[in-house]
Amino acid sequence: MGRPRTPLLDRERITTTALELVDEQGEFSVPQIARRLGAQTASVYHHVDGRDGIVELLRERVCDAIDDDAFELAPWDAAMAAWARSYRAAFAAHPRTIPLLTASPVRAPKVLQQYEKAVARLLEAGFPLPDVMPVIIGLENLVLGSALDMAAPEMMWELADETATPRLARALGAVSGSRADRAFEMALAGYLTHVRTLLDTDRP
Amino acid sequence: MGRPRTPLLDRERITTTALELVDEQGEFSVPQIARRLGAQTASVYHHVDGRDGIVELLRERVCDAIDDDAFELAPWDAAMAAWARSYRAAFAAHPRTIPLLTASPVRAPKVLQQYEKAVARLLEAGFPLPDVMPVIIGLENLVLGSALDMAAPEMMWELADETATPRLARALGAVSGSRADRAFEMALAGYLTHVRTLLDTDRP
DNA sequence: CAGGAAACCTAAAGCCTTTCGGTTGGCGCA
DNA sequence: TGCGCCAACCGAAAGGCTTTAGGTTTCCTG
Repeated sequence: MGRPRTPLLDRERITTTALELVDEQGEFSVPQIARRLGAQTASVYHHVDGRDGIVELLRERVCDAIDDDAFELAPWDAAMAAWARSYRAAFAAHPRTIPLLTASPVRAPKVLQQYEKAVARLLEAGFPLPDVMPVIIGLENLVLGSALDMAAPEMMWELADETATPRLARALGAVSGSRADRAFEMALAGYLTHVRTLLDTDRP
Repeated sequence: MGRPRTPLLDRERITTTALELVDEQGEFSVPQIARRLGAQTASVYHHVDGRDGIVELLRERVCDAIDDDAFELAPWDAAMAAWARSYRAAFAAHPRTIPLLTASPVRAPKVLQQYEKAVARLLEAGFPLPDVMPVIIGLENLVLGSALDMAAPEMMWELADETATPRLARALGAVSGSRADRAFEMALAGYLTHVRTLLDTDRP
């Protein structure tokens, strides 16, 4: 015991292991992380601000995959669409983190920075200040709702009893390609079209 | 000790107490429920299939508030809008249940029945079979995404450091009324408009 | 080379979930 | 009436989780 020659733990490895666990089982615990890294439970607390701190690290890790260069695109609606797709893809890669991350508030500076950029882009496009947040939140709703749907796609729709819901069973069978992708693209197109008209009526 | 003259526990009271706890603190535990009902922890397990069983009871309780008479409305898009609003309102009444319920798949027959009705309504309206599920799923994405946003509305956006995100802070301050409601109505309107045009191009 | 910080450990408190085997009250049935 | 059984509750305990406190070893700095 005592300090080892080469460190066993750091925030990076702890985050990676927690993400692995969540991907596998939908949850994680500090002792599980310690076991996988060959350390004792208490040692983990030396690197991390408690269990909630690990959740925050997970949020940062997942959100790092969001490409915020999308905001540079023109016009504004292409920028928002690209951001939404990238946002959705980042969560689609680790869908089981979603229930975890939605249970606690967002403090990650990188995520807040992205909203800051989105606000700037919409103001620049001419949206009135009071409309900006609803537009962004509506888009975020789409993204997270869709990501949530991807979190448990098979189980979510596993019909125990097809005879009780025959039309639902047929409709599910008739979808070509990814249900989730088609639904998302449809909703995204509809939303942006609507938001576009909203802008046009504000500044004709 | 022994069997009491009048029962202390039943599924109804356990569900109600669990819902109270989730509304208050965002989570519940079996010992907490037992304490509030004046019983011992072990006694609760006599009525309920473990902690997960209580979560399933919560799902049923919350989903009972969804009004599926909405599907009787005409035209079809009014029906879908009414359903979506009712669906969302049911979760808005107990937003803190959402992280709990999204962590496990939907098996509740009542919910599946509603999807069956939605499929029937859209087929009747003339949608081609392969389009039906994407339309419904897109709507569901909106509802759940919005409900998710309501789960931690204030805390979700508590900015530790306003100077780092000045525009975001201003935009948040400028919203009148409920951010979540406005975003949802905006997205719903946009979505249904888009879906409507999709139907028109299919059967002109 | 001395001292402190960094990284790990053991131990323990206090919570949680779940199960097992008791104990008692009410009810049906002879 | 009395017998037996089931329903509802209790006590105890196993095992996991989160978190903190204090000890031990290694490394780096001055």
